[in-house]
Amino acid sequence: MKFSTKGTYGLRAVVELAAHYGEGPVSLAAVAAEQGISEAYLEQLMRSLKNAGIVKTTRGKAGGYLLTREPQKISVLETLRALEGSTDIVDCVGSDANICENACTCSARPLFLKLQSRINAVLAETTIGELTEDHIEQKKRIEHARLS
Amino acid sequence: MKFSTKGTYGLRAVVELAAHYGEGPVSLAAVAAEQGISEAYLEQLMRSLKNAGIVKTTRGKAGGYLLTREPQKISVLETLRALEGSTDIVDCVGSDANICENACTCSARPLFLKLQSRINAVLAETTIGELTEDHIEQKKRIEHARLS
DNA sequence: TAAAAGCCGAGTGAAACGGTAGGGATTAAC
DNA sequence: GTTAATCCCTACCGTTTCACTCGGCTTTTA
Repeated sequence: MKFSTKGTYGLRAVVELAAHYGEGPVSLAAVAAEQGISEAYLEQLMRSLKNAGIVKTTRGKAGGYLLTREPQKISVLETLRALEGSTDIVDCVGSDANICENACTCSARPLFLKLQSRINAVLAETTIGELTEDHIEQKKRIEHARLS
Repeated sequence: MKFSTKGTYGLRAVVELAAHYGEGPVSLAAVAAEQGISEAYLEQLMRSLKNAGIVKTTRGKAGGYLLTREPQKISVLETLRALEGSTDIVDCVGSDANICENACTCSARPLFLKLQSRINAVLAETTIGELTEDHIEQKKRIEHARLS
């Protein structure tokens, strides 16, 4: 029941792009350095995000990655889905509907269905924009504390 | 972000024991057969449950497994923790407090904390007793439908 | 035309998953 | 008091996933 580093790294990378939204492309190297992630690994995650239509790229010198939309219009749910493939806690719940033959007698299924819907609700209602605001706030506070 | 079979199998096994609560010990073979799980594998899960104080055993002929408490007094949270080790979605949340050095600047942490508390709330408030009631209801309905 | 960027597929060591195998200890029934 | 049913325990094993790395390719701008 853990998120993999794909999810957490990828999410942080997207927030990093959001923090620079409107300032032109940000290079992979810059994101990797800022977030402390290996470039080669992050590149794979960016590929997933690009395929999912969350980020876009410009190539060549001074190229890099950009969000395709405003941060407020990108949900955490779609971001995690792009990165982890699915956010379903078990195969037998969710829209992909890979129902096992025991589904109708499985004693745990009602629990998982309830749990899944709660999780999805939080993930769907939270946007990259919100995470970014919190993040910027936090950085300011730390900076302020350091100076005084 | 998946539950492993440890969690789902184990949960189903506990519900099976709950369905026979008060009727004396149920053998491993019986639980395994009823739930369609390999005996040798289920045994491992039972050991985890025993170590966690959720089930107890009697050995020898006519021995087997029993719940240590009424099903209504066993939460799904403690059951899953016993089986999966932890229900934390990332290492940096939860009581085990394995905080990474970037915790205070991590842009995803507020999200994960919120998500974790929602998940724990559902798992803690749901008891094995409730799952068992649902399960027995369901079995009755199916039996009824089959006869008519 | 060269340097800086992204694009892409393949490989890799370690760990976890999902079991299996086989022997040992305990106890109730006969 | 032997036997058979039951739990107890350790070790192993094939497969998959994780978390990366590597090396070469293409595109673009200065």
